[in-house]
Amino acid sequence: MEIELILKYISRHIDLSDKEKSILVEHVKVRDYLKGQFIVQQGDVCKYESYVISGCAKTFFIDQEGNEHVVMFAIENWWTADLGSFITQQPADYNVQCLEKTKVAQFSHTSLEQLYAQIPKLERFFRIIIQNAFVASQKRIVRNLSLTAKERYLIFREQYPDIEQRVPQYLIASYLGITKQFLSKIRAELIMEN
Amino acid sequence: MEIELILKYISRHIDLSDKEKSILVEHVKVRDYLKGQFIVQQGDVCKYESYVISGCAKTFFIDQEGNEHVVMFAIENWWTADLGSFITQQPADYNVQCLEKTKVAQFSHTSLEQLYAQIPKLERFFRIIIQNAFVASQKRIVRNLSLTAKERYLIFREQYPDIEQRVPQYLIASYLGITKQFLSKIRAELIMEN
DNA sequence: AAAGGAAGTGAAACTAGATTAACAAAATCT
DNA sequence: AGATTTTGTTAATCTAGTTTCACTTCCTTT
Repeated sequence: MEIELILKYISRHIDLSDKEKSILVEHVKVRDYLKGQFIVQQGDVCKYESYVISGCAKTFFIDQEGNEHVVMFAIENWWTADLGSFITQQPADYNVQCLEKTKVAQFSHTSLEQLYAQIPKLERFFRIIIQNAFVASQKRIVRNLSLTAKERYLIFREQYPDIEQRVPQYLIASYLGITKQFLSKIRAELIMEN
Repeated sequence: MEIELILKYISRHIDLSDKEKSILVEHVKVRDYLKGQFIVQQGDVCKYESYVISGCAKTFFIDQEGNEHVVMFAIENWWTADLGSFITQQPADYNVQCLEKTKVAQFSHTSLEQLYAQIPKLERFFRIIIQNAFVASQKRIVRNLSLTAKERYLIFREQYPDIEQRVPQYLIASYLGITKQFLSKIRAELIMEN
């Protein structure tokens, strides 16, 4: 069933015995969300790290002026949470909202600490996952500082073609740090250019 | 001596036995750099994760147009490396250059893998360190997307007052993603305002 | 102390991207 | 199928931040 997926995914990075797999499974909750539902809400403590089995979600926040900013998307095989809130168990800065019917596998904070104690290899697993996320995050900062909106859009399209198909344009604009009008202009230019 | 510092720092997050401490010490190299020297050079493989014992370094890269972009600073008790390069052992995208005479404790890639094998708790340590770095990186993205240059400068000043003192303004401007002229203008405005 | 480079300031002209507003096209609902 | 809401487009005006260039101040180094 669905749980197999996450075990397989974890096994890409570390080896798990059958015993360990069953311990893990005991601590995971699979949960379904409808389109529009929130996995995390700004102000609440982020209770889970969620692994997306199917569907799609956006992480965003609302700034002082009431504008929405998309921080990241998550699709199949990605993790999503307000990690800062999850780690510290303080109120979340971000919202995570489903853009489609979405199925996730969730680890609570206490479950995860117990899992770390029982399966120390999981520390390695999450270290690797987060290391990669950090490197990607740094690259994004660099791109935001050194590239134009058009260049960033082209890279996004190339890097996440699947996300581009599934997500409305104005959310992609927000992720890129531009307005939907400007993205629309960029797209019109790109069509002209060839 | 200096090595004590890093052991103390690690002990803030995990408990190390004397045995483990001595294993660790065997794998660390302390190295001194002069002002201007490079810890990592764009194009080379990043051989070490470096923990700054004293001094200060900048991580930066040169874009297509030849402009320098500061990605981050590192002072006492910070880690520095091109983590992407270090993990994959592929050529580095970034340079790490000392802004002062700088003393670091370095872990090579193979040393670190051996340490992970011998002291599994270190996986936990680095997971926590990188988790925090990732959260900070995400926050920086969010600030870059939602705040003006002036707001970002004020936050930077508050968050890293020590760095602001030690580092030339034009590097801070670069870190903030603006020109030195514009930072100068912001500073003039701030002085006017009170 | 003089000289030369590195860092910081100021001002004018410019541009990437924002804002506003009006409209068009899809998607969703009844 | 028609109505309503959600997305996407176009265009005019505006602004935060850039660019260029000239000038100043501050470090170094001799």
